[in-house]
Amino acid sequence: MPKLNFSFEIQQALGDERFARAGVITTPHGPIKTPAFIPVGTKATIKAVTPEQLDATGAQALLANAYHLYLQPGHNIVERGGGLSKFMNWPKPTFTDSGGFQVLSLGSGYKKVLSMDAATSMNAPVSSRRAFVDDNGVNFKSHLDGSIHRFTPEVSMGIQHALGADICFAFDELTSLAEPYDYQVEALARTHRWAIRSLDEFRHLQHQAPTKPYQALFGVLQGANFEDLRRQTAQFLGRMEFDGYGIGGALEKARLGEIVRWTTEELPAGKPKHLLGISEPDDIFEAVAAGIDTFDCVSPTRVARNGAAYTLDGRYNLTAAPNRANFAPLDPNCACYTCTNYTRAYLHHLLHAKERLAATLVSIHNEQFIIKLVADMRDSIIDGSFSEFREHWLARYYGSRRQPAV
RNA sequence: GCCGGGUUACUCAAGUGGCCAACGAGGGCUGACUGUAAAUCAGCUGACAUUAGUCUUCGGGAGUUCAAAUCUCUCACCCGGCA
Repeated sequence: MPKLNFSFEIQQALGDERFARAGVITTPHGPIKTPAFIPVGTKATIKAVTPEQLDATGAQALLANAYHLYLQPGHNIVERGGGLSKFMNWPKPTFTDSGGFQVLSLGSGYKKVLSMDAATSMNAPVSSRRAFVDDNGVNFKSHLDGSIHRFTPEVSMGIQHALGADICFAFDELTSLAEPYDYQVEALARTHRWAIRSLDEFRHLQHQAPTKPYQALFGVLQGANFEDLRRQTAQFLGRMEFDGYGIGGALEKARLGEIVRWTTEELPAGKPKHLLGISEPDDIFEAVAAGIDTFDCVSPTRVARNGAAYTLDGRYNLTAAPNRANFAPLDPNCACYTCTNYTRAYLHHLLHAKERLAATLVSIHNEQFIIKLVADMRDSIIDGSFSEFREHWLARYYGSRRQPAV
């Protein structure tokens, strides 16, 4: 199958081109200049933000979720609507996640994935679990109506093929950091078998539908915080004909850069690497330095809906009283629609009045803030100033607050 | 004028002798949020101290009692019904 409209080109790297590089991913729906932040629109919408508004933030692509769209409205509806991009009126590139994240989020019930540690995490009661893993796939209990559904690699590929995103992810098992090493080994072996099946099924589906635009498939790396597992899975999946790779999200924050680097050292340099579910500035700097090209995360919109905003001086809650009569923009340095037209006092008012426009305006700002941050990292890689940019940026952002993880 | 009901912290609203500084909700304050079961969640919300504790509160005043938001008397105001 010719990869008609999919390619990845590294334009500039700081040094070793496995790490800190600027490039371009080309997809049937257009290019993505990397490093890039990819906003998440789980259910084929960036919550509270129209595609036009999202476009104005500089977003180059978005990521939706196979699990959610399968349940509602059904991937067949999206397909009949012309595919994800047309269905939701977003003409630019799209990604879909495989549903692998739900193995953890609906299964073990862990609230925290990234920063969790074994001492503070608790197993959810078995009765509340909604996902159950076996070697062949996962049974999900729908969070909408409790009905039982089964995902296998083949099912996930079928859904993602129907959704028609430009970049899809292999079906994986995201494990909790609280699981012991033995379980991580077992789950990783399962993820490997699922990776083979995902790739086989995806290529099979593409041969069956030769007129469909080429869809890229990224393999997903797990392995928790274990160097041997991370390197092993990078070597294993790196030998396969995936178009790119996703680094799975169960990472200890303090060691994020180190863990990512284990994988990027082993993976083929010339393929794009996506870090799943990460968007805190310090984490993004770490990951870009370690060779990550794209990121997705719900944080900018979720945090916005809950009343917090990113600024160059740190993230803070807009609902806080000092904003009540502050008629300055949210971030005077920001060129987004919200910051050029609205004051903190107005946003504070909307949030306290529980007006939905608050979610829209703050989401627009937060998305643009993170998108621009990553775009600026790209520029700094190209002109060679990445390290200085990183140091100065983080010093200001975390200046009077907590120190970023090293 | 008579009879009945009512007056609790910013608001609504539980509580009818001790377990009440007083349930709950809202509001307020603060924080969290990383492949979205999230327009969600957590803590605080009389004062001072904040480990312990001390002090002042349940329309006003006066009583009964070891002990009152809770019982009695009285005053004020509100809502019904009858004149």
